[in-house]
Amino acid sequence: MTIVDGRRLRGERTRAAVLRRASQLASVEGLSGLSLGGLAEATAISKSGIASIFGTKEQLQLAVIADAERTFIEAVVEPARAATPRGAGRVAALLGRWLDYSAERVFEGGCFFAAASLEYDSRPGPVRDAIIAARRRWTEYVVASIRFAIERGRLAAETDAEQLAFELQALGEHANTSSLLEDSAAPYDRARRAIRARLLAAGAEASALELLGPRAGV
Amino acid sequence: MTIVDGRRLRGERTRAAVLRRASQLASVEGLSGLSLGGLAEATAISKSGIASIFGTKEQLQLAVIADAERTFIEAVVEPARAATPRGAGRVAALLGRWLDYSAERVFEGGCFFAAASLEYDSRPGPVRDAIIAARRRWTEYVVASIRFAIERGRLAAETDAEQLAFELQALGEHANTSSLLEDSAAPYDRARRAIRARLLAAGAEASALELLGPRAGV
DNA sequence: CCTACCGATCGGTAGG
DNA sequence: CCTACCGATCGGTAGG
Repeated sequence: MTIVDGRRLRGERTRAAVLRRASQLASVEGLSGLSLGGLAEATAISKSGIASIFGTKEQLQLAVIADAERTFIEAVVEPARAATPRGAGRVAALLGRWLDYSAERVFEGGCFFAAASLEYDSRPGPVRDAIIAARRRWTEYVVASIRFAIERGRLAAETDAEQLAFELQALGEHANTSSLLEDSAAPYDRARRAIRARLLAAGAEASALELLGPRAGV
Repeated sequence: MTIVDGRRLRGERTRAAVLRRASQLASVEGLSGLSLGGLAEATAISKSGIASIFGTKEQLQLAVIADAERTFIEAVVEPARAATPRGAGRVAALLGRWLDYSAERVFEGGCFFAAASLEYDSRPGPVRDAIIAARRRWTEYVVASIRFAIERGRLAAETDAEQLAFELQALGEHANTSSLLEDSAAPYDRARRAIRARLLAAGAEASALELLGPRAGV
């Protein structure tokens, strides 16, 4: 039943282009700051054109979250997977890529999910639920990577995988916030240094930490 | 030239009451989500009444930020100062009070400044500047407390005070986010455990960590 | 995808 | 502090 014609193809391309602009806009102005009119102006499509593609504003927000997750996976998860086999090195690569994703401003306003999380943490509804689900997928992936490294003896057997993931993610997200507010790359060095120390304390070998990124001076 | 009459007094009480509601609303709906009309409804004061008290929306936002900082200092800094003299114990008390301030939902939507920081990190202007300034005052206070502990030999001489403050604050803020999104108090236990380990690694004595709060199980 | 339009709400002001 | 009002923008729909 697949319809393959010009209209359908054009429609999907338009939708993808609008979503790309929308996720960038949302990372700066917030997901609730998105407006059909504002997005129309940013894409040179009429406001009702936007509405006809996505339906309601909430459906637009949900589409933007799904699109942002695709962008995140492409920028962080896939490169880390491609760069190194599972183990302590994969954990380091995931965090290293996360820091680069934030530092490179893949989203103009910094990590999309950090912003969206704080924006919707107290506003119940489908938007909050979608943000939570995306966060959990990322956290679970990091936890699973840590667990695998423990099983293979690349991290100490007594390591609490969820605790370690919590601490590593805390450092990354705080680097994101501090960098944006202080307009500085120094927080990424701080985060890298702390993550390195934490993984070494958890029994990782120094050679496994290469993909975390450059060691800060001192 | 101080005018002390009924009008002035009533005006200040009204202003204080409106700000209290406004900072609560802003912690949930965001600082940009504040509206003169919405705040009017929440306070049973007319919209133009709100406008006459604060002038513009931006001036309202700046007043809310200043009020939120007063609330923060009252909830976190003053109790920590009152509870323990300067030193490693003060550092532990500051972080312990910060976690309690977040966990107790002093602001309905969790830490006001965590939310406001991510909301305005990419939107230049006076609001962003005010948030940055408030954050810096807090960070500088924590850094100064750490430095004092180092000078008095309560933390290791080689401790990097700014690095340590960065790591401790990262853990607190991540606990705030995780708790709000997962609707759980468990992240505060994780943060406390990590902060305790980090301060011990920096040379703090276990007895100085009492005011950090209860040790998590295990 | 468009034009044209809806009622509601936005920030803000006049005038008291 | 109020009522009354302004133009602009909001999300959304009718009809094509």
